[in-house]
Amino acid sequence: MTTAIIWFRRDLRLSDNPALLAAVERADFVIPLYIHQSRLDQPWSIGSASRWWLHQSLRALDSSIRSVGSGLVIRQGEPLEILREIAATHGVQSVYWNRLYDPDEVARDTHIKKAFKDGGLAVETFNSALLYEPWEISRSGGEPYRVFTPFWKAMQALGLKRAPEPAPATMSPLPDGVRSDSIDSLELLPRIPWDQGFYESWSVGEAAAYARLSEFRNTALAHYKTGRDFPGHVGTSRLSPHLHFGEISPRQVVNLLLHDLDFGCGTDCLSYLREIAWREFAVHLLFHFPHTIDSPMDARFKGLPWRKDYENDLKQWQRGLTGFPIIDAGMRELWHTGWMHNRVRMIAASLLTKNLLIPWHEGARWFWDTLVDADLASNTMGWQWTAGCGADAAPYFRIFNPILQGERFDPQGEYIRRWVPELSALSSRFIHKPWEASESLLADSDVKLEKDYPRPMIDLKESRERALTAFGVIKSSAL
DNA sequence: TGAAATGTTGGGGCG
DNA sequence: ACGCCCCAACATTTC
Repeated sequence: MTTAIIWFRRDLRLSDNPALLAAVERADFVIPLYIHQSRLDQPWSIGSASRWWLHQSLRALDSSIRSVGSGLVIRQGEPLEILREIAATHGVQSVYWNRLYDPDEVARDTHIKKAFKDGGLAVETFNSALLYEPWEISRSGGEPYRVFTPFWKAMQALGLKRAPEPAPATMSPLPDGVRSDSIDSLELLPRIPWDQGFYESWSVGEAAAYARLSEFRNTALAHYKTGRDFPGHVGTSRLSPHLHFGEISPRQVVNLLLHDLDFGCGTDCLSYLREIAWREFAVHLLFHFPHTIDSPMDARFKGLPWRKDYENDLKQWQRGLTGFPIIDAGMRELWHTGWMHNRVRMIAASLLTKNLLIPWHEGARWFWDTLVDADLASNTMGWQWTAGCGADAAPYFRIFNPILQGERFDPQGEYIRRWVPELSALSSRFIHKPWEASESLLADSDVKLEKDYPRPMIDLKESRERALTAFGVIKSSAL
């Protein structure tokens, strides 16, 4: 009789899970294991909002494993020690897992794999998280890509469609006497209940992820290319947290879109697949350039004169009290739901890094802690893109004007009215710039500037020029 | 996956 | 009728 461990990490699903399938097919007994590593000393240990999601996702996974057989085994501590202990106690011959690509995870997994192989234990790992792994796409000379468009072309040339694996029909039984902690004992949920809004905003788990995808395919997808830019409407898939935790795989997403559309994958569908490719590009970049977690890809930016003593400004930004309605709406949406519309992420990030000249790491930190879809690769790429110091980044002079962006992408102010209720009675004409409204109009709209809602925390014109000067110096400096 | 400054054009008011 | 100027509206350039 053989026993295997399937070590779940960020592949919290049963379908299209090659490691799980291999374990179930090849062993008589299978131990489905999740190990929580609550190491607060690690710089990028899981953030608060993600912990909430993880809690819900583990519960969903546990319940779906129970419905086909055994149940999820939960442990807390050092993965190598725990895997060793379980392997020794239960006579395990082989360990299966799906690969992860963040630098620390690669190092950890490489170490564990070697330790097991040296100890005579079989380890087999799989790709479940990506259409193509970071080393499967490269430039003709073998180097990694640094620019998205050629990466995207290369990926299309290889073929976007990748066959997903089915879920195992049954779950192999657990060996007797496997000890498990409870999910609650991991204490993933916040002590202070700031998470009420999360429950209203999300259904977590594999089934919910698939339902979300179907819903998106049947509604917003048809107008994705333009619809995705309007934060007041449901124009995006909102699959990011599901994808991050592996409740659904990009293979499943792409397959559903390419397979079932009567009208084929047109412009809108393709522009969505492009976003899936951006996700892969982020992993590609972080895998090949791991130092970009905290230092700029473009080395010239090490010399950028970020401001110091920005603590108060950073707090205003975090709390959604910048005085720019579109940004405050975004920051409050983030705090309330653990998610922010991508268009608004860019506007908020532009204000922080360019107008306020606050180091992009500060924004990356805040997003890391508050986003349910916080992903090291995407977060790093996104912030470096905005700050202009990334591989294929926005040029330094591309500075968003939050008023114009608001007027363009939330013309009726629906998004602002939802998240900045103190402005909700203002007309669309002034909702993006309440300080320009007359005293009487403000009074009619029940807004007392500075009391109910702040004036802009910074002069856009001046701060724009300050940023252009600061970034311009970088541009002209030698490589 | 910008915005502002600058340049060009053409219709209309006016002497 | 004609030229001149003004200034939207649009295009191009610059950061």
